Parts: sequence; C-alpha cells; structure tokens
Amino acid sequence: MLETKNLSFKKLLLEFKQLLKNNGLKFTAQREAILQTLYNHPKHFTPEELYDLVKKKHPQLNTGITTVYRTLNLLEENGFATSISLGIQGKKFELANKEHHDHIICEKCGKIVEFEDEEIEHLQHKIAQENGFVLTNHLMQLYGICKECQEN
Amino acid sequence: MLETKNLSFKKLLLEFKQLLKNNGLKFTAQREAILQTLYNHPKHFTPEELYDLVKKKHPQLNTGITTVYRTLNLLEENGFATSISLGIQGKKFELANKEHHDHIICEKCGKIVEFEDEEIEHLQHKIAQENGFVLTNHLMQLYGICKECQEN
DNA sequence: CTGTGTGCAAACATTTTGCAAGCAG
DNA sequence: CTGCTTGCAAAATGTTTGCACACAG
Repeated sequence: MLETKNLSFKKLLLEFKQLLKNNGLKFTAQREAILQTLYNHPKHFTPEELYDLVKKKHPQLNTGITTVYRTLNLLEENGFATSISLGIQGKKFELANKEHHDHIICEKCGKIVEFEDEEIEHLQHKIAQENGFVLTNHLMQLYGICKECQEN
Repeated sequence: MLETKNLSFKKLLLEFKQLLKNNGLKFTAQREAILQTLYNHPKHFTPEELYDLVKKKHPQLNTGITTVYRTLNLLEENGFATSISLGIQGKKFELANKEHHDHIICEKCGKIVEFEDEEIEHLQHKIAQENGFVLTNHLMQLYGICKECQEN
C-alpha cells in the first residue's frame, strides 16, 4: 500500500527552518504560509493555483505571485517539493512528503489510482545507468479504462 | 535496438497530402519544408529550433515562427508528430514514424535519449490489470543528469 | 474565384528580474 | 543595523491571435 511519511507540520517546519538557517536565509510569514498551504492540501498546484489559495487562507499577508514562484523554486531545489511538467504549459508542484508513487488514469471517467512498483523503479535506474545518466526523478503515467467504465 | 518504421519521405508526404485533402486543407511549400526538415533530422526540436533549421534549409520560403507552431500542432493532432513536455518550459516535437519508445531527459542540458524496455512495458500491463484497468497508453519520462553534465 | 495559409505585429500567458521599502536576525 | 525578502512593475520568454495579402485548389 501507499504510505505517506506522515511528517507532522511541526517537524516539517523545523526542517524548513533548519534549511533556511543553514543557507543564511530568513524565515518569513509568507514562506510559512506557502509551506503550510502545501501541507494542508496534498495535491498538485500550479503556481497560480497555489497563489490563489495562499491569498485566501492568509489574506492579511498579501503575498505576491513572485514570492510564490521564488518559494516554490526554493522548496524544489532543496527537496521539499517536487514538480511535474504538464502536457501544455507550466508545472505543478506538490509537497514531497509522500513515498514515491505513480498514477493510472482512466481515460473515460478521469479517475486516478496511485501505485508503486519496486521492480519498475529498479529497471528505471538500470536503464538510466546504461545510458550514463544519474536518475533524479521520473514521471510515469498509465492511461487506460477502469473496471467500472469497462462495464458501461 | 530502436528501429524506425523506415517510412520513406515520399510515402510520408503522400499520407500527409491525404490528411490535408480529407480535411479541406491545402498543401503548401512551408508545410512540406517543415515535414521534410523533421524527416531529415530525426531528433527532438523546440518550435524555435525547428524554425531556425527550416529557415536555414529553405531560406527562400521565409517561413514564419507562427507557421511552424501551426504546422506542429496540425501534425501532432493528426498523429504525424509527437511532443514531450520538458521540465523547464516548452515542448519538443519529433516525427512520429518510430516504434514506441520512452525518453530520458537531462535536467541540466536538456539532452534527450530514447530507449525502450519490454520488461517495463510488461510490468505496466500487469499493474494496470491488478488495478482493474485495461491499458491503452502510457507516458514514461526519466529525468536525470547525463554523463557530460555530471562531469561539469 | 473562393477560402485556406501566410507573415507580421500585437496580444497573451507564464515566469523572471530590477528596485525601493520592509523586516528578520 | 545589515542585508535578505517582499510586492510591484517591467522585462523576458514562449505561444496564440487578428489582419490583410498570397496563393492552392
């Protein structure tokens, strides 16, 4: 089964503060709000979507889209967030507090099922190695028709 | 090994003309130049890169970037080209005359290496089955750092 | 001839950068 | 206090659209 790391927000925040300290960066209300919003809404956001949500949850901060971009990049560079690039334009980000997983997507009803498979992960590393790459990430999405939709 | 379908350009062009005819569209020198350039350079292009190359190969046509975008979209919508979205911004296109394959993308320099792996394909079907899905398609992109970029 | 295709410029959308003021440490 | 961070506006990128003219069928 898929398991989250269940990192409490408190712990996550501590790690984040440590990162900032280690790099001579500052802990600000905006950065906290962005991290908290990502934590409380475990799904994928475009910077724009996250920006809207942060503004809604923390209106008094008047956070700018610029700061959202800058913070997402900071989080991603340091492994606190991951991003996937969409077919069209832009990226979506999510907090990196789950074990790695991939998705099967039903082409009819849009249902998304998460799965993980160690054997595939292993093969991916092998393939990367064979091609001289150090693997940092991967994107695998299976498209198909789910059981319910097959019956209808 | 990866194998092309070895569709001759003549055949490809015929298919393309048929597509145009079927949709009441017109065969133009620019469209031919773009298709030919994709055919002669079997790699992945951003629209910008393809634009530069088409201009170089067919300077007398004075093809606009707009036309490159429009033609790539036309080709993709009709299965003559496929695109992959990069980590960063934009898409890269290639002519769709190869057997199925997936991509490893260097996150530093953007280099793309193609590969295919029957074992993974097989596992994907197995996973889909286990989740009650009939697999219709898949997308797999590995991201990493290529040999050259590791050294720099 | 008719209507699609073209290049150009402008519009759009998304992301980054320059800057003066704010604020964490 | 110091200098990192912020929001704003402007710039930079990448892509699409409006338009008048070109040209395939």
